[in-house]
Amino acid sequence: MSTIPGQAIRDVITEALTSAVRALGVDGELPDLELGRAKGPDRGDYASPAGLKLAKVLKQAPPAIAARLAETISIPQGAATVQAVGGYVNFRLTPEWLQRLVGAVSTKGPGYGASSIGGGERLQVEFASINPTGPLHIGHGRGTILGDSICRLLEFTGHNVHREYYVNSDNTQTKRFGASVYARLHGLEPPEGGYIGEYVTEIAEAARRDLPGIQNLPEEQAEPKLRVYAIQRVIEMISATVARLNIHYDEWFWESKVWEDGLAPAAIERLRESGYLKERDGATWFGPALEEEDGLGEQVLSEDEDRVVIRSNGQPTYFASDLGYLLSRFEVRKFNRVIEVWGADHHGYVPRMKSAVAALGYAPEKLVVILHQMVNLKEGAAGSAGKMSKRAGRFVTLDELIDRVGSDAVRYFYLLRSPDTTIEFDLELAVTQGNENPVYYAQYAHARLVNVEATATERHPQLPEKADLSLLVQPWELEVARQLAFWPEIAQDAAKLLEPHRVPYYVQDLATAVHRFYHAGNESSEHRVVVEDVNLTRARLELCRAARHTLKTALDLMGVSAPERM
RNA sequence: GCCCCGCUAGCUCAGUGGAUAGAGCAUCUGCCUUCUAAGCAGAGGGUCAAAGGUUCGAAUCCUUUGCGGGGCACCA
Repeated sequence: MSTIPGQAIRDVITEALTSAVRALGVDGELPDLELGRAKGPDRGDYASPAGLKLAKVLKQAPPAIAARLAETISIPQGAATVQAVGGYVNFRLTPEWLQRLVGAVSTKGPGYGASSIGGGERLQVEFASINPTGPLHIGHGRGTILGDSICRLLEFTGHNVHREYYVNSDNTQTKRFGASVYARLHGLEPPEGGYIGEYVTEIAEAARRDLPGIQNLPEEQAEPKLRVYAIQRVIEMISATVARLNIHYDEWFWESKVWEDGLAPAAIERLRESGYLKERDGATWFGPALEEEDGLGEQVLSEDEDRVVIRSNGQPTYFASDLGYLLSRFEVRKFNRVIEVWGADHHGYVPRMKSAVAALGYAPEKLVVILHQMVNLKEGAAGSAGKMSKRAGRFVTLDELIDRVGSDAVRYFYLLRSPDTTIEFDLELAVTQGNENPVYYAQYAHARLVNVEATATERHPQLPEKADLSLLVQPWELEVARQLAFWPEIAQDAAKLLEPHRVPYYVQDLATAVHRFYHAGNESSEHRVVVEDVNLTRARLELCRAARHTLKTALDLMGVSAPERM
């Protein structure tokens, strides 16, 4: 078929509809024709309220317009039939086209739905850059999995993605962490506000071994060394934990680097020259000083309060590091855009960062911030309800969750929810629901297909080379093909909107179609994949392959495995 | 006080301004001698938090209110 498997059929139909509208004599800008999936089976597969949309322009009744469009339109390759109903134009994918699609998808193999719409754009995605002061807990799992899945979607749609973890190493929290390790090294309790977990003591003991003489140094000299050492240990832990979830960073970028390389001072200097910095109360502040004159006022003004860059004691704030980090990303490494995944508790920081990007001379849209809501521990879980706290030792670790329910179920669990919803987490419930996690439904569909394909080639060692796909006529067979048709647009929408949760919902639909298709063979043996007729078997085998590849592709985008047997 | 997110079936949640609002789980009823029953078929279940507004058309956009969560540092 000449339709490229990567191109969404929705886009093909939209183009045809647009041409038809032009043919009716509408010039100038068109209203959005809102072609989308039709709701009921009676309405076909896609529908557009084009008649309603054009009523004003054409000064005709919507049904009349829809009828003329249906008559005029020409769908490439007979992919769909067209019907006007009221002011709507409905489209139904034809069996012939669906049959050809099955062949194309099967031939293409894994990767059906991939596209190059990203044009190779160089992107950095920074996610889950948690203070490296302890193990990841279940709250961190959300941003981690969300960030990685966004990366997978972006890669699938033709972007050049760099996964990065920003390692805080010079801020207040990590200094407290260093001081806590120092205290443990000397058999003392951590200072007020320090870290009390057992891992702190273990790290201190390891440091005694790996850093000879460290215990003889005064705290001012020992703490920075211990801090770097401890952060490295924690990063090893974090790296191992996320690896269990199939997540691998390209780079662990240390905050200290922006000072070693002079990027933070350079950024501060640039802001000072442009007049965005001012001195007050002995500190240096970032603020919208020149908003009237430089045209960036709108962006810079988006933050209406001044923020401290250098404290009155001469110590820079984390914001100073972030300024240098922005230079590293946009100027030194020249990423075209940077996507950040943050918990909603940082949402107030967004305007400040956008302002900083603008003040440094870059378009604020280059910085995209994805916020996700919190994960709260449910009452009674882990001893106490509410927000988790590393310092207070009140949390369930991500490792424990993975131990209890497995990586696939964890990823699926988080990915099912839109980032906008708060998760009330109940570990016991998560464990008991582990077995009924919808991920197994999808994986089972995949395993079944693998199994039946093996059976087919076993029973019929000499199947025809080529499949006669016109034999795929049963409604449950065509329904699988129909679901396959939707995949490219699902993947593209999820990538464009940076919304991975669209993928598991699609997977659910595809798996349902697969199970029904399979089950038809249980109802009546003539509907099995493996039948006496080798040509029929061959055609159904082709459908199995197409569905299996697509299931695997979609599961891959979620970082979930596609087992061959269950 | 200001800012952000949420409120949709018993529960957990989907739902780019379009037609009759969906899924999973739970409940109830059926279906395994056969390619995997971690499956399939069917049933019940709704004031889309509330009130106004915009629109030919609103769960969706705007305003107000209520409830829940998260922010508003010389913490990150």
